[in-house]
Parts: sequence; C-alpha cells; structure tokens
Amino acid sequence: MKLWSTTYIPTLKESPAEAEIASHQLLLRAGLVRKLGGGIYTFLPLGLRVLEKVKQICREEMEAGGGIEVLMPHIHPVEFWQKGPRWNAVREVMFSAGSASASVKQGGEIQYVLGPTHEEVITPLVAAELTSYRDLPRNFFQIQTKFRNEIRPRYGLMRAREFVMKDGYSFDTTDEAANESYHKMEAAYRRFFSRVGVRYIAVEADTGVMGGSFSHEFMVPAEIGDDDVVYCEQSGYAANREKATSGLVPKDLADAAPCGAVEEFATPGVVTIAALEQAPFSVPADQQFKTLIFIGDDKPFAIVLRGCDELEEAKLGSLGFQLFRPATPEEIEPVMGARPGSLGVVKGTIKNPKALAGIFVDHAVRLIGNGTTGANKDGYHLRNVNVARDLAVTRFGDFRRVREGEPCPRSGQPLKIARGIEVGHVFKLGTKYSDAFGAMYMDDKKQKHPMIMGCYGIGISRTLQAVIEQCHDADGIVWPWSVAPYHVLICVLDPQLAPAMEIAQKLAKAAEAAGADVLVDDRAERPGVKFKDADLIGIPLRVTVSSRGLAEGMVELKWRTEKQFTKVPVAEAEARLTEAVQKAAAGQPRA
RNA sequence: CGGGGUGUAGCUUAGCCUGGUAGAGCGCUACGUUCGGGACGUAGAGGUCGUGAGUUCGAAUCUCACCACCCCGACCA
Repeated sequence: MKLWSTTYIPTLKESPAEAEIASHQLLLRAGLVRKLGGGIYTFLPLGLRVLEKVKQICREEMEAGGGIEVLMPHIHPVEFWQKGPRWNAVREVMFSAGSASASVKQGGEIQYVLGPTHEEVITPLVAAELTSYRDLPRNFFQIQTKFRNEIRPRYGLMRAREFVMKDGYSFDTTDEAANESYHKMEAAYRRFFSRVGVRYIAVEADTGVMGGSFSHEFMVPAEIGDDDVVYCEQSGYAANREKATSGLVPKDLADAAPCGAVEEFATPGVVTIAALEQAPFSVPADQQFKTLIFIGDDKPFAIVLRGCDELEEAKLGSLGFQLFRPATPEEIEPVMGARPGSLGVVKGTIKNPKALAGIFVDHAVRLIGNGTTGANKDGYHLRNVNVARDLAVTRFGDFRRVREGEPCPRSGQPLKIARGIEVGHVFKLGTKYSDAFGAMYMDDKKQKHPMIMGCYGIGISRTLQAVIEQCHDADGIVWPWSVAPYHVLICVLDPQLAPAMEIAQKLAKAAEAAGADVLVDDRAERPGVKFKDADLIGIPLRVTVSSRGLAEGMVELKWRTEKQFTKVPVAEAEARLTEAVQKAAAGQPRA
C-alpha cells in the first residue's frame, strides 16, 4: 500500500504546449514523466511503475519463448561498430561518448559510442563463447536503455533519443532451426502484446536487401502512427504498405490483342498524366503508361506503371541495386531521347536502349492492353501501344503502391488501410553479423559454418505510450489491469477522520491480499480534485471512503470504465473488494 | 537536413503590428469561509521577457546572428 502523500504524483490541470497528442499530454498531466531535453525523459514514480510492469511481462514471455536474459553495456568501444557491417549507415544516429574534457576531445578520435542496439556486442560475445553445434541454439535478450540521436524526436516517448527496448538475438545452426527460433519469438510477441492490453496487428514487413529472409512488424493502430498498414479483415492479410500487394491483376490475365498500328500524335506542351487526360486528347490515366527513370548504382533503369498508379519506392529494393535515386532530366535525355513528360519504352523509340540497366514493368500495366505513352520525342505521344507487342520489357514485377479498396490478394475483398505505430519487429537476419564477427560453429563433421541469426525488438517505453494512446477517454488514462501503476485507488475524502483512514487501511490490506497494488489518496484535498485526479491517472478500481458514506455505513466501488459507482456496506466491503480484484485479475473487470 | 512556427513566473498565456510602469488565470505561501466532480475572499512570494549584438534618449516590442523547443517531410523500437 502506498499513500499518495508519501509518493510523488504531480498531476497537471492544463497540458503543456509541447504535447500535441493525447498520450503525450496524459503522460505529462498524469505525472508519469517529465522532459529533460528533446526526446529525453525522466520517469516519475507512476510512470516507472508502469514501465516496470511492461518490462516484467516482456521478460516473462521472452523466457517462456526460450530467451535467456543478459545485460549488455550502454557504452561500446567504437571498434566493435567499425568492424560491423553497417558502421557507415548507423553512425549518423549514434551518440559518441568520449571524454567531456575539451582538451582531451580536441583532435581526438571518438572512443566510445552509446549503444543504439546490440548486434555488434552480442555477436562477438557469442563468437568467443559458443563454438560447437552442441552449444546451439541460443537466444539471448536484454531489456535496456538505447540511445539514438533521432533526427526528429517527437510525441514524447514515441520517438525519443533515449528509450527502453527489449532486444533479442537468436543463434542457430540451420535455416530450419532459425525459422523455428523466429516463430517462437513471433508467438512470444503475440502473447506479450495481448497481455499488455494493446490491440495490435502483426504485418509482413519489408526485408530490404536481405533477400529471402522474412520479417514481421507489430503495429498498434493509431492515427498518429507514421506507417501505413494494409489489411483485410476477412483473410487476415496484413502488410506494411511498403511491402503490401493487391489482387488487382488476376494471375491468369491474358495479354490483350493489338487494336491497330502504333500511331504518333503531337502533344505540344503536354508533360503530365493529368494534361493528357484533358481534351482534345482525353486519354484516361488508367490507359496511359507512366515511365520513370532512376539511377541505380550509377546506371539508369526504367520503371513503367499505369498513369493512375504511384510508385512504391521501397519495392525497388528487390531489383538488387545498393543505392538508387530518381534521374535528372539531364541524365534522362541522352538515354531516352526526350525529357520527362514524353518518355516511353516502346521498342525502337528509345534513343540508347543499351544504356539502360533494365526496363521493369509493373504487373498492373498489363491491365491497359492498348494504351498511350510518350514517344521519346518532346511534344509527341504514341497511341495504340500494345503491351505484349510493343513494349520493351526486362521483366514484370510489383512496383506500385497499393490503394485502399483494392482487392485483397488472398480473399479478393476490399483492402483497408490504417495508420499504425511500430512497437515490435522480428527479423530473420541470416549470417550478416556472424560473417562480420566470425560467429562460427563446428558441426559433427568438424566443418565450420556461420551461425544463422535472428533479431527481435520491442519498444518498451513506446509500448507504454501506445497503451495510453489506445486506452484513454476525455477524463484521462484508462489503464488495462495488467500494466496499471496501481490496481486500486482508495479515495479517502476525509483523511483527517481516524475511522475513515482505518477503514481505508483495512480495505487496502484486503485488496493486497487478493493480489492488487493499492494507492490510498490521503491528501487534504477537496473531493472534486481527488476525483479528477483519480480519473486522470486511470487506476482501474476506485474505492471511495467518506464521512457521508460511513454515516450510512457504506463505501463506494467504482470502475474507471464505468460512470456509476456501487454502494457497499462497510461490513461486506472487504469481501466485495477481494472478489472484484480477483475477477479483474482474471480478466473479467466487473464488480 | 529541407519547409513552417513559437520562445514573457513552475504551467497556460496577454502585451509586440503602432518602442516609454510586465499584466492575467492556474499552481505556490498565510489567514478566513467552504467541503461529493479541478471552490471563494483577503494578503503575499515568484520575471536575466531564450542568448548575444545592433538601432534608439529609451527595446519584451524594431534589426541581425545564434540557441532551444514544436509542427510537416526523408529514417527508426
């Protein structure tokens, strides 16, 4: 039992200007955290209690999934990162941790960095410690503070420079075993998020350059999220928008027959899809070919989409280029023969086809059959262009961005799109890090092989805020039982009356015996203030003890989720409270 | 890093355009009246007006630079 007067819960009536979204405002108003600097927060007692509960649930589910807990350092000698496979890519978001003394810092190299994640630490450890197939599989995890110098911290704990993360790493001998580790973690993640009390969607995520590996993101649906989740309620299909496909193009689509000879026509000044839709041309966007030129590893390549479609740039990762960017008009003209606005990939019209590293055509283009495209001659277009007969195609692929309402690739039902916050990510890594750090094992034939790795992250502090974002109303937070900082709040309206406090103590003991964490509001505040604060900090079950109630021999029980309270005779109060706590803990939050 | 915005008491802010005494509400302290959904009165404490330079007799107010924070984009748990 904790007395309000002996802890520190600084609630705010008004919300600080810096907080724009509900969860961020409530973090501050309910006295859970305070900001030290951009993206850097202190956890106050109430916030810390929630954080610890989320961590504990995570720990339990990780161990249930075979995870072994360790704690790695926050500061890393920089050599480990320099030796790793992504130093140049990650150093921008890493904090250095050299000496604070200016004289030492001058001209000196960075010697330490603050850990943004720990592949570069766990892999050398495992490389040194585990050498035999008999040592595997192993799956290590830790719950620890991470440091990333975010370009733009925002939304409180949602994107912070310092945040609490659970990170885990699995090491296996074979691909099949690694897949098993992966699926164990995926299952553990589902249990974790369910227990914490957030609605989530597990989506297929982009694997980038890792090729055949796979990846799932755990997303919490929220308006303020910065990812789009594409999903189908009927089939259960769900994917990050970067990776999502639709069933728009039937698998058995036959190529359309030509409808006449390709014909050039003048389109002076027409350089956009929209302009070609206007009279006198009146070509609908879905009958136009959109030709985009990119530079991939210094060579130009072409992407062809329908005029009405948009490119999903992340999907170009599957083409195998390390780096790519849109080409400039100056780079395009010598290759194609025209500037953007008059481009096309009709055979024989490309000025220098050999310069192109490839012509990649989106599957949906086949829906056009016969359409209109640029003539590679400024101010001219071609009509009656037949996809099968006339286009120069290296290969077809999926390059377009999926739109809401398109058919699900599995069920054919309309796809929906929602915003989401990424709170977890499971990723099959392969041997990227084991190769770099020599994490090898010897098999039973004395052959050495790199270990197959997986990595698994959960944003603990971000999950905490995601819970608030999902579980609040106009009055404040509405904590799920599992992570509530306290389960029961005993509001003593007249704490100066000894009998009132005695009853509060007795009830607190009963609730604790039933397994609840209890907070007693013993402040000499007016009732209105106490009730407002109670709603704000969102404790699931409130017990009100007042002189007025005691005069008729009653105390009151009230759930945070309900408007009405229930009067209970003092004599029955302990039993009723015990029962309520047990039911709530068992997942039936009703009195 | 690009675009936009804001910096005045612990919090929310007025004043700035049109230069001349820094104001309010919440919170805080004391006393009194109140006492079931953020009470009221009286009296107080609390301000380098983000920092630095400039213009001016005089700058919160005008100019410049810098810093911090917030929002929108590219990246991420």
